[in-house]
Order: sequence, then C-alpha cells, then structure tokens
Amino acid sequence: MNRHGDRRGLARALGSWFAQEARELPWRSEAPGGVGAWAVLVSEFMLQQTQVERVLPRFLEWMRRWPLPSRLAAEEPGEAVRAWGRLGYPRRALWLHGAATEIANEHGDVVPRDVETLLGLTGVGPYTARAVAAFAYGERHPVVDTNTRRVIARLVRGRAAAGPPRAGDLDDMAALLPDDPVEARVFNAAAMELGAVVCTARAPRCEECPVSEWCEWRGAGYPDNAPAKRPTQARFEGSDRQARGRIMALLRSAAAPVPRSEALRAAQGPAGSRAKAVDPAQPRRVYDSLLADGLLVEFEGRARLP
DNA sequence: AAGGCGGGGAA
DNA sequence: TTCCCAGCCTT
Repeated sequence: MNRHGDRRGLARALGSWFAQEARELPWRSEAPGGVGAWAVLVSEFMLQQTQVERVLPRFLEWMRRWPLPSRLAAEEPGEAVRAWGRLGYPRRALWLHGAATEIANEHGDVVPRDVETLLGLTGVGPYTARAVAAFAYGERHPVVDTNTRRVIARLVRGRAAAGPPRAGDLDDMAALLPDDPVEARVFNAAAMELGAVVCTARAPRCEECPVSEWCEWRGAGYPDNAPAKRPTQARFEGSDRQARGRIMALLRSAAAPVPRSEALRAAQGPAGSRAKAVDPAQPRRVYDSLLADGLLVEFEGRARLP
C-alpha cells in the first residue's frame, strides 16, 4: 500500500463504488430472488474466458432448465454440450455436467463449500473454486481472475499490465483483503468489477476510477512498463480450433447421428470458403481429438454428441 | 513452463 | 489484422 492510505481506506472506497455502480448480474446473490451456489457454479464455468454479455442469455436458459445439479445430471452429457451453444470451449459443458453428477450423487445435490473439495471437481481450478466459496458461501478467500490481476498490477505494483499469471497472485490479493468476511466478499467482487468496466486492459478510464488516489501506476505517471505479454495465440482462421468448432456446430444442430464422412467434411467449412493451403490431415486429426475429449461419440460409422 | 482449447467483439 | 476475455487441463 502506498502513501495515500491504508488498505481499509482502499477497501472502503472500492466498496462504496461497487455498491453504487456495479452491474446487476443474475448470478450475484444480491439479485432479486437471490441465487444459490449452483447458479454461481454454472456462471463461473460459463465465464471462464467468455465475456459477461455473451454468457447472460445462456446462463438464464440453463438455470430455467436445470435449477438443480440433479436436474442437469439426469440429462445426457450431450444435452449440456448442445445447450452450451457457441460459448466456446465446449469441454466446459462436459465438465459442468460431470460436476453436477458428482454433486448430485455424492454431495446431496448441494454444491461443496470448501475450496479443497471444489478443486476436486474437473474443470474447477484456483479461480473458480475460490469464486464459489467466496461469492456463494461468503468464505473469506482471495478471488483472482484476469481483471483482479490487472487491477493489482496497476494499483499495487505500478505496472501497466499484469503479464502472465504468477504464483504470488493469490498472496497479493490476500494482502489487500479486508479481515471481515463480508467486506472481503465485496472487495473480491469489486476488484473484478473495477477491472471489467474501469481499469480495463485496453483504454482504462482512470478519470472515473474510485481508487485512483491509491494507484501506484498513476502515481508513477502511467509508465509504459507492461511485462512481457503471453505468446500470441495462433490465428483462428484455418486452425484446428475452428475445424473442431465446425464439427461441434454440426453435431449440436443434428437431430440424429451424422455419417462420419459428413462430420469430416464439415471440419473443412463451407465449400466456397475453403483456404487454399488446407492441411489434408486436419479433418481426421480434429475428429479424433473430439473423440478423445469425449465431445463426440461414434457408433456404426456415425457421429453424435455424447 | 508451455501449449491447446472457441468464438466473438473492439481497437 | 491483433488483442482480449470472471481459466483449466495436459504434457
């Protein structure tokens, strides 16, 4: 913390800003009617690498259809994948179905409360486990996502950006967290919200920032001192990811299993738009990868969702 | 520690 | 085009 005050002042300023300005999102417990841990878990799975605006309609649809883990567990996994739509990373749908099954069968249809048990669910990592414990149950844990990492990097470390995840990220957040669990919960949510709407990656709106007087990056004159960025992601066009997505789109829309040949053809995209330098091995490769991931099941030469 | 994994929106 | 997004899993 810097010259402008202790961490309690920071938490107070951030907390009042959050109370005033936070977006109303249906998975926040404060929302009318309140939501339970199951809703928090579903939202956190969907929000992994996917923006809030895209998640909103899917989340509402899921909660209407599967208000309890056991309701989802009663479905075929493929139904979860189908209802996942185009959110991306469809393995998350599979993992969420698996988590629902385990919760229904082994935890009395109640989402676990402690971080260790949550971490045991496939698809639940350090962020999601603490987010559920903190937001759904009010447990006092540091919750660190990409927004929070950037806020800490600027506010505390005086850097323009966060850089790749570090082992100390959780400790950094823990050092800022108010002692009172209720305040800590707000602080976690507020740090994420600040990073999402004010302290943004691209063009931060520092003039609107409620905690600018605590900001080391501002104090240093906004130096362009961003640490090395993570390696740039390979282009999507023509990638295996795109080819996988095309097969998945076909399987989601299909009312019945489709011939394998049709799925392989779908991997190449619409006939008119095929790239010139196609990898002839790509369709088979991505088809097999979907098989290995359990996103595709083959039976008598036909492919379908699991 | 590094690479793979969707897809869309914004600069 | 490139960057970024309420990450996680495998190797």
